[in-house]
Amino acid sequence: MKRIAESTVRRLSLYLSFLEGIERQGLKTVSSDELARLGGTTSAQVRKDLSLFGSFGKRGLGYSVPELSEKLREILGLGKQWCVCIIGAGKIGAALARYRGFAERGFNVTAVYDSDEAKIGKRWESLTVRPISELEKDAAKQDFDIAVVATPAENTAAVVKQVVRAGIKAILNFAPVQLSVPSDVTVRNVNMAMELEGLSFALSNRSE
Amino acid sequence: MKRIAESTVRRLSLYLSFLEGIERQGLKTVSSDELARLGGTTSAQVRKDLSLFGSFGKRGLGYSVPELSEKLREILGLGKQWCVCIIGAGKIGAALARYRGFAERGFNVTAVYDSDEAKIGKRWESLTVRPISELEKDAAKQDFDIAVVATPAENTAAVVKQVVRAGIKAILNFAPVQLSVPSDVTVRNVNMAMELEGLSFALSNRSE
DNA sequence: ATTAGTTTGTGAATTACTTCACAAGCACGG
DNA sequence: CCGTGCTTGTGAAGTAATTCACAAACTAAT
Repeated sequence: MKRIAESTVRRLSLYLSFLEGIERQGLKTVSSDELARLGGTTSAQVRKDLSLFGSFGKRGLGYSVPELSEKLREILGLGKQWCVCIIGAGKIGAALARYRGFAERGFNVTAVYDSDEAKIGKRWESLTVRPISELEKDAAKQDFDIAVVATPAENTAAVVKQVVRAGIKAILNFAPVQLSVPSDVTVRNVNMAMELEGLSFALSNRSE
Repeated sequence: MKRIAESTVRRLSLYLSFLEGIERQGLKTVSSDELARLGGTTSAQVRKDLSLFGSFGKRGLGYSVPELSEKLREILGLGKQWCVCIIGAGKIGAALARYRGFAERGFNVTAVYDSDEAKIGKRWESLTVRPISELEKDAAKQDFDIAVVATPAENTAAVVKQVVRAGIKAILNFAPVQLSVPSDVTVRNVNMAMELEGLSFALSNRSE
């Protein structure tokens, strides 16, 4: 199969969230034009994105909402439950562990790790913070699909090395550093400073 | 000036964070090749990004670390202090309000708003949660540069309307909905679900 | 001074992404 | 069952982003 651009995957994810809203409104079909309007793109873009995976629409009518939702879930791999561990029991880690949105979409946080003695053993909802040194051993028993890394910048490289050694192939990185990982490990970065600086840039360079 | 792509701005922000690390190590100059290695890109990309704004390097030598840092801060608009308000006093809002990284980079959170009666009046560090209905009035006294929107999906459209009416021109949006705003308002979206789904897609489609 | 060794800055080439534009397919009404 | 009105799916065209490749400029050493 052809390589799919990250921007395409982002849009698919967006379309799915729109479809869920449309489904709640009780509508049965939707056109590429309507999805484009919601997503701030063009109908051709929507059709091209979808056509990379098959022909899901009916000409003259549009797309069946439940059918397209189902297809998108399948494409995005949301059919199964994913097992997620959080590394770093700081502010961000805590907020993420409590975030309900994860489980709703099949991302189950089943463990939290930290290297700080003071945090190990603390309970968060149903989870207990465990020492990062146990990660590799735990991963042998319970396959983690995704690691959420929310550690201070200076510890992150070491932590990621352990995550990779534990065989985890997907990382959501909140630390403000660029990770270096083998090519079979996928990384997505969420970097607040970068987003704010993007806004700062926009504000500083308007109307020039 | 030529339009600058969002991807370019992201990279500039990344280069700056690398330069700060390099400066702490005491190095005086850096090559485009080194920056590229850190950022997972190519040296040509680094040079092209910088060349959009001027000629900052010395051939045969590279870039002066403090000089390039300063230029990047200037380009990104980090010379001044930005005034930020957080809208939505939930889990994410709370984590953001407490996040030290903001102030360090000149983004000062000076107010928190919510529409929930139960949350209004609560104190967070030095801030008190205020009713969203006061936002427009407050904005007249104290210009907010950036609004961080961290509200539940269903309230977000209404909240954003008030943000726009208060004259705020930059929004960092954590709500899982697409905002519709006038073209002079810049929006950056941070959407956890979308990032996780990107990882889910990658895990589901490896080696095909 | 001259040479050897680097590294920048940038047109040209390439690759990737988006939009255009239209034939083909389907629903519905008469 | 034929025409009208929509909407999809997709090559072709167009636009944007990235990489190539090399002259120009600088350092340091002899």
